[in-house]
Amino acid sequence: MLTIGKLGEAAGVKVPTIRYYEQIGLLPEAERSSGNQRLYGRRAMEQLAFIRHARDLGFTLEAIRDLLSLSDRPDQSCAAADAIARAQLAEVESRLARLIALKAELERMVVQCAGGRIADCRVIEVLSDHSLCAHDHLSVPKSVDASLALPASTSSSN
Amino acid sequence: MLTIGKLGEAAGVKVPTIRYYEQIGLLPEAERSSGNQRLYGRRAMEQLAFIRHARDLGFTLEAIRDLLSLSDRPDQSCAAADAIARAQLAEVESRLARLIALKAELERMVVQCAGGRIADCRVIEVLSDHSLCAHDHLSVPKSVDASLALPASTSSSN
DNA sequence: CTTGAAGCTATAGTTGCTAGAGACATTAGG
DNA sequence: CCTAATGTCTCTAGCAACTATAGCTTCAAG
Repeated sequence: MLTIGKLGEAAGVKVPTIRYYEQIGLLPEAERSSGNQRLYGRRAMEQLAFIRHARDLGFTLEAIRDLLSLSDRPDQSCAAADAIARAQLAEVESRLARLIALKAELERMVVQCAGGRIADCRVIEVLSDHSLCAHDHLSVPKSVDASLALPASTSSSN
Repeated sequence: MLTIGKLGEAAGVKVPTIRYYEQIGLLPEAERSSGNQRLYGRRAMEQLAFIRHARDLGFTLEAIRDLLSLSDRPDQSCAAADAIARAQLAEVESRLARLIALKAELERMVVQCAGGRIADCRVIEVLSDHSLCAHDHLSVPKSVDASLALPASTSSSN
């Protein structure tokens, strides 16, 4: 039986994050020691590693919740898990496409900045005048839009 | 003079977002009509477009605040603006590298999912067992870590 | 003149944590 | 056995960058 600190160390998740996962019901309530401290066994360890790994891949906590409940029913079809993973892949691809466009534009801005005065600065200029910029709106369909952020991937280590 | 709704429409920014920008001091306080409604002129329009565009490129509000104050002093060197843009480019590049790795792994997961039972599901399996996965930790140095999210880019339209 | 859209303020919610305060538990050293 | 240093507990508040809600006032059209 591990204390929360050891578990966090082992799984590469910070202690408050583990408590947070329990609080939102992503992890089951832990057993407690006589002194009211959380104790974890092998099962909790595996589940936390699963969560950590899925977060690393950019899955939302909601998606992970779904995946966990799926993995509790090993006899069902894995179509649902597949769908979740495919959706995640689609999101990543869309973020990727957008980031590539951003990179191109930032590079243009930076390269063209001759190091002169602000008044001539290409960076400020491009930001000020949309028509100077390559992509004509960068507009992303509304449905995809909320998905542009990658959930920050929990800086490894406890 | 435009009302807030027209301004938002013109700049592609939602009305509450404009008020939010004013609240946090990113936009100056707007003039008011006799009936206490905000009125905007050409200057505000340009500034909002600048902000919108910079947000599209993934700059944080803090970075934008800096860029705006720079653009108010056109005689200064543009080295600072250049530095901000370069930092942003570096961030985008790091997110990009990571997303590419994620995409590869998700593709592997999805392709290998044969559509059978959960018990054999490659998706669940890979998530459960870190050793099955290609990247050996995906660990990002702490300093870069907070920067993985792209700030969601304000879904165009008002 | 009335109705409906658009505006106002203020507050709370979102996601996925992270940080702090103040109190109790456990463990290592002397 | 005592003490000091950690570790853990709960609870609350904070971060970015908005978004949504409630309950009100103002405005433009018919």
